[in-house]
Amino acid sequence: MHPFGIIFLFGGIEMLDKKYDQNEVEKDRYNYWLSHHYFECGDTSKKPYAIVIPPPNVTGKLHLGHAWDTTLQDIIIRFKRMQGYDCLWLPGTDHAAIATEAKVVARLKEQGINKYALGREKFLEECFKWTDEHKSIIHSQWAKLGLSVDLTKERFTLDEGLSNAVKYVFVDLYNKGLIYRGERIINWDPVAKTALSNEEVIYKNIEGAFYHLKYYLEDSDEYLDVATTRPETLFGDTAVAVNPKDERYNKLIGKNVILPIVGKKIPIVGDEHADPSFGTGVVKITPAHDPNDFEVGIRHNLERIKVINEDGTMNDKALKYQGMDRFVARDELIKDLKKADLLINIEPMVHSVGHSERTNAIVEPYLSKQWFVKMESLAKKVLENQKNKDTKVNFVPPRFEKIMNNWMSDCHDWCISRQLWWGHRIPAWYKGDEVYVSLNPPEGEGWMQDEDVLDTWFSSALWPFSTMGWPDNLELYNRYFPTDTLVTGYDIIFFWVCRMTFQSLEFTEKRPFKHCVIHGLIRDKQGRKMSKSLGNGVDPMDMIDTYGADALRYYLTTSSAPGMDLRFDEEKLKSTWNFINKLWNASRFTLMNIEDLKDMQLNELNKQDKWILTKLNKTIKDVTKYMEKFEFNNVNSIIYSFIWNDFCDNYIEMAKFSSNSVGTKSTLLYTLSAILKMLHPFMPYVTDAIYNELPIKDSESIMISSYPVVDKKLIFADAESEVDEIITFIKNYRTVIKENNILNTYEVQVNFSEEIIMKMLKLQDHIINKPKDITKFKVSSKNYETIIYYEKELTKDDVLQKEKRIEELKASISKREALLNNKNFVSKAPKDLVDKEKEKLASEKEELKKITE
RNA sequence: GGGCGAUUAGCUCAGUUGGUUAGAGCAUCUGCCUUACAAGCAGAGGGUCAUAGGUUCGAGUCCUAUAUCGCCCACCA
Repeated sequence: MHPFGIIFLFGGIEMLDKKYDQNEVEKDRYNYWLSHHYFECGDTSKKPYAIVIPPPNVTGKLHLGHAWDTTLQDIIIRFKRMQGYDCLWLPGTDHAAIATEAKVVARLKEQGINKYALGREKFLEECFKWTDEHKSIIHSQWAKLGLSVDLTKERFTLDEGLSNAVKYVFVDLYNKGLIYRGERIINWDPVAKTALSNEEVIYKNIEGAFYHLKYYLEDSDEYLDVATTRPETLFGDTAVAVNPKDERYNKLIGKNVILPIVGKKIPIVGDEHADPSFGTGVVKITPAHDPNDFEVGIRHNLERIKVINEDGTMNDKALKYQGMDRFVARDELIKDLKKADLLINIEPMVHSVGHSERTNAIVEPYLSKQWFVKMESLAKKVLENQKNKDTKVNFVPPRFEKIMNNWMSDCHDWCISRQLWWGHRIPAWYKGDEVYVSLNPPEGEGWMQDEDVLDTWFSSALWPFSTMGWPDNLELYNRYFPTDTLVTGYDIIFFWVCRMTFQSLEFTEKRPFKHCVIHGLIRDKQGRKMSKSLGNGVDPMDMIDTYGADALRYYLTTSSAPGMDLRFDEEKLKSTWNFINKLWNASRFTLMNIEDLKDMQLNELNKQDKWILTKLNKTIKDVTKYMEKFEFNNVNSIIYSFIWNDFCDNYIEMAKFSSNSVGTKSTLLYTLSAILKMLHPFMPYVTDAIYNELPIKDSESIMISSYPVVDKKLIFADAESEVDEIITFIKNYRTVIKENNILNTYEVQVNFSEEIIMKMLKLQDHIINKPKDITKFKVSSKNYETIIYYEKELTKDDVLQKEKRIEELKASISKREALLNNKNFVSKAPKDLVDKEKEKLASEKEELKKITE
């Protein structure tokens, strides 16, 4: 029975189309796999292997970076599945708190609806609606890419089970004293009206200014030149600081200055924070609006005065500027300072200013009450664990471990509360000054739950184990955790990889994954990041429509060394398509010649058959090695040259002369079958389509076939070197014919009777027995020699070329002789290398002798 | 300021523990429709491996500086 219901699509054996058509090949195949449950895990007779997908945000469509990232995982999981593992590739999506909320707010706004007017319940309904829409887009994109995710295990970060895990972790960390609530300066996004973690702030250099203001000394005509980039915060100034070692100012410590415009007295304090070499050496202190000033404020017990509202407007402390946006207020204030002769000058400067990753608003350092995770002990566990080679997370390539370790050894407490509705609501209740933190609401009247939700990374940090039912239902967890491999880009190592690692160590006492495979970012052809504003983005789905998912997958995953960025180049994608077309046609040739093959017989082999089988086994060995090391670019270079050069250019050409032999037929099939299997993880569709046409195969689908293994019985060293030598001769021969413009009328005299050479070069038509007295060209290799006779005047070029070759040989010989006369080389270099050198020297001398005759 | 990466053919990139003629794809040049494939075949040209030192019998590869480009972290009153 044909395992695939669409035999007519591909036709019978001879009807494999002349040209590879990715649309025909890919159509319906994914649904076939799905309906046969090939993607599902659960065979407990096998060893488990698990990968959890980095859950994409439910905010939009997948981009090329996702295609790259998920294809890498699919390659690993398909490879492991074929190697006989019980593979779980767990898919899912992330609610992406702030990002999704921003999108939904924007969509509602288009409809003239305000989030607050709508209310929490209704708003969350809108968010879930949005989520469902985007989940289905993501599903169809996964399908188009051919990803073998186990959809029966799909999770979403807001699922009940995952939400329970989040609550459990929060409560537990709180009880351990590792989560606390405190008033701190946090990064405030005045557009989204929420706190951000440090990682969600993007610093950009913008044109700003250093405003030099006059802070008059109390009861004096003298003033301090205080330089600030944020004059509008002066309403919150509660001191100015100078460095105690700064001799210009240290005698002023303890005195007061008059705050401009406000007229209030504030002290001059001595603090290390003031850098005498920066600006004027005098710095105004605004504890409620600057993290450093906050620290200074603690040291000097200063009052914290907030002057800005949550939406970025000035509050009542800002006198007549109340209600103005902070930047409008800045301009107005500067005008007034100028009028009052309190402005010394404005010094333009470029400085970096934090922007919200999501809303792009300029972040306001803001004093507020938030929840934090205390990082020190958690981070320490990670650093300790990385020292243990049996339990550490192994990064690929290894240098990325440093990124995690650096972040872990210098990280600040993590602000986890977000003033949003979309997310996991913080399990804390308040009544007056009482705080109650628990999985369930407290008994009794008058308790109010915290309005805020948790940072989205708080839930994704638990992803590798919360998705497996932890902490309530441990069936999957016990079998598949810790996971084997995580694949992600280097840009989210500290957003996510670090956090998964410390949460996992803290709660499961295990690493979340054994290997962490890191890839780079996709850039455009000029090396720029792909972005909406540049309009240089490429939709992976368009590329699939044009070149097929197989070509896109293969191109993305084999075109760069691990961890390196990738410049997207459609030309290369095109040449990947050509490669698949080549595979397609080699398969076509094979199928045309093995139609009548009843069983595989690998015992009547000629030397060409033995040669390709030997090369194949070497290829299998190397490909497997690099697959295990996640070095897919190396897999490509091996398999590409094996297919194109060894199999197509050499073996198939030679096999045309023995295509009636069962040995050759069997070799063709055996080799093609192994090729398809090795390529299957990369190009699942086309390999499955061709595999289905094979007359003899070992399973109903290539997806569940077994990965090729080296077969020592099929390694023939003698045949390999013999045919290598034949190929070298053939190549030399063709080069001589080409370079000397020898037309078809030539005649040859040979010293051998190697049949395959005769056939490949069609020598029969040219053979003569007696030497002729016309121009001669000699072609030789180690075992074979031919003299070509051709009626032709030697041109100047021919003579020059010969002379050039003689010069080359002479130079090479003297270099090699010097090397071999070097006693150090002969005694210290490995013996086979020395022997090789001697051999080369001998053959060069031989060639020189022949050529000069 | 701290860290990481890159610099190799016209372009985009590989290059395993150092091994002596540095590879691939694309592009270029020459000749071929040789029935698996012209989206192909057969050939060819093209590189002082960023620079300067060093280690070594031997360096694209290891060490030390320098330059240029890019990224990350911290700071930026």
